[in-house]
Amino acid sequence: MTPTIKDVAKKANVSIATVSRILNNKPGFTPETKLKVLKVIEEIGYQPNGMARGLINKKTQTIGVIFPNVSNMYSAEVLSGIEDAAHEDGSSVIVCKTDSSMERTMKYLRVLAEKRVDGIVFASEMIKEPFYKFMQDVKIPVVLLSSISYQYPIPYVKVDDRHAAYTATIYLIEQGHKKIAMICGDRNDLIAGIPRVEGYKEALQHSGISVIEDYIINANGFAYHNGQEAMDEILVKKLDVTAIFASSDEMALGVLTTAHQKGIKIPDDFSVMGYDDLKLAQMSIPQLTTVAQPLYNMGKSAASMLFEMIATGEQVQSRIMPHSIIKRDSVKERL
Amino acid sequence: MTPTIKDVAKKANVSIATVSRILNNKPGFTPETKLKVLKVIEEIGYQPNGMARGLINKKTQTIGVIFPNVSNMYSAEVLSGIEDAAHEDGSSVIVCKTDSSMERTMKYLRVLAEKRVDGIVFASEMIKEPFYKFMQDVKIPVVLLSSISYQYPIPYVKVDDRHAAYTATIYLIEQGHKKIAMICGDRNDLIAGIPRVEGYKEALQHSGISVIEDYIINANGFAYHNGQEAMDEILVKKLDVTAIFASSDEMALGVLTTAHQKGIKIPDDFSVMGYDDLKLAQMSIPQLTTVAQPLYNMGKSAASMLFEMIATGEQVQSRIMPHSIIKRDSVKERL
DNA sequence: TTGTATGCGTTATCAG
DNA sequence: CTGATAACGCATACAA
Repeated sequence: MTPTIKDVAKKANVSIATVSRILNNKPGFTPETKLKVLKVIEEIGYQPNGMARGLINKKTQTIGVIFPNVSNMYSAEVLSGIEDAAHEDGSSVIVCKTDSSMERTMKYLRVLAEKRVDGIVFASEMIKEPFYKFMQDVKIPVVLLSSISYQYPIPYVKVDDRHAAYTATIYLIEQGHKKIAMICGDRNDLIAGIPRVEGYKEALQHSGISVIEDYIINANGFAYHNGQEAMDEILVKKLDVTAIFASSDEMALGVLTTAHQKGIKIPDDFSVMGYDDLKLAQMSIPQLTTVAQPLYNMGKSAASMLFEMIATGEQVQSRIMPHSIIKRDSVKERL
Repeated sequence: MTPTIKDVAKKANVSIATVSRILNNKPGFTPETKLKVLKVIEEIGYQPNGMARGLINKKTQTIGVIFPNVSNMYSAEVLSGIEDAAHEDGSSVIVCKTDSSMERTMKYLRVLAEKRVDGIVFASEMIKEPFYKFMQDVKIPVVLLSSISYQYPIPYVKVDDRHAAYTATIYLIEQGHKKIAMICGDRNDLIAGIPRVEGYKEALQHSGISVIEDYIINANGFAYHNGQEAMDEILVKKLDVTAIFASSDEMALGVLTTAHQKGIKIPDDFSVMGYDDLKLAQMSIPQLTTVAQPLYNMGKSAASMLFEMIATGEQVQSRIMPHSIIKRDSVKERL
């Protein structure tokens, strides 16, 4: 069917060894034979077989990336960075979407192991014991993205969520706000949930503002509708706040929409602040003031770190990526 | 290193053939030996080697998907569908982002060929001759997604852009609009550009409204800022229109924002209509009336078609996916 | 510089 | 039911 190295060898009147050398630029052939072989390759349209190659080299030039979800801008942006890094490294990336299901995650881990990927980027999800155990077992290098493990020594790349939330809250306070609600995406989320709430609380305390637990709204996720619901709650509870800090841009947009529907003006009646700085943060009306995560770079870094681990066989250092406040129009100074 | 089938065989006191049979459920072993072998597999944590397998089976259980871009909601949604279909089929998907570069596309095609993917989903981009020639050469099944080739017989899945644009325009007309501007993403785009403009024109003509070329704004892409710029143009040119049909939701959002900045009310001063029905179409203020493409299903269909081609070895029939008008709040009836 | 032979980890074809 | 053994396509140590 598809021509093999043998076909090339035969047609070029050389041995497969020679062809192989030429293909891999290993010393041991004259320019003439090279030319001759290359010509044959061109003629018969030979494509090396990656599997056969990988079988020997024990390298697939492929990494896997595991996401809970791929149909949101967050993952899309991160994936873009990963893809670019992989491209630079001459590798491909297999995307796996788990829907946050343990079974599906384990299944993918197994698949990636069978496919002998060189490494795995594990994104936006806590690493459970069976996952770690398995990856440990099959000895596949892993780096965590927007996640962290307190129990296992896995390198990660993420922003300091606590500090980012702290900064955001301080910004709000600097703008004159004292009564600030926080919409936390998931109270049980050890990464994107709790630390952000802590940062928020800390900022208040450091500013001499007492924390009011009622001001902390627990949404059940980070999505748009969660933001809408949270805003509803703020409204029915008639929370006496002047600013709302949502721990995702999507939720912040939900707040914007619900506010608008109720005839509430942002930022006049409430200031609102998001988290992530997705592209849609600039597309909203008003444009969203938010704390930015360098999503693309986080993806790129994670992949680069992975490639370094693969190349050196050693652990790499985790990276805390810089966050920053993007000032736009959804926060108004309160005098 | 990682245990092989040999290790299993040795430790279980059977031949590798037997292990292989058990692994693949081929007849020829007793329940006892099966139990014994399975136990050993469990113990030593054996994982079959996909490459060795693929080398023989000539199947990788992997498909490639080629996108010009992965960091937008459009691709993200489509990818999600592809991933689900692949998962159902027991396959993995390698994502390739081309940045619309011919070189990068060709490079990826070569990579996918080397990796011996079972098939390729080629998305959102015209298929150039060298691409087709190459894929023809290496005999990899392909299906086009949101694209179509007039020169080559490649199955595709897409909506009928012309008809969708027609429907959208008719809807606007039904709402009483007679002066309708169209923002076309790219006048040279044979797929998402020209057909949509044609559909728009046709709708006008069928309704006895004459086409005014000035009303057709040529943006240089389908992105948010292109929409902003187009709206600027509409404004400076003082186009006498009551409705604006943008050929992407992102662009529509751009016109929303620009309008808002200039103090123009949507839908009171202008009605605006989008295209795609991305998630963000519901997140805007006002929520966007738009013509929906079933993105997720398109991805899923494309992948399913691909798997069918792979399984049967035959061509499959192209699929025109249904579009629909999603009525929300950015279009107002004009009496 | 070049060719031969072995092995990578499987599956499949034979015998037994 | 089970076990050698030959492929699969390639890289590489070893010879020539």
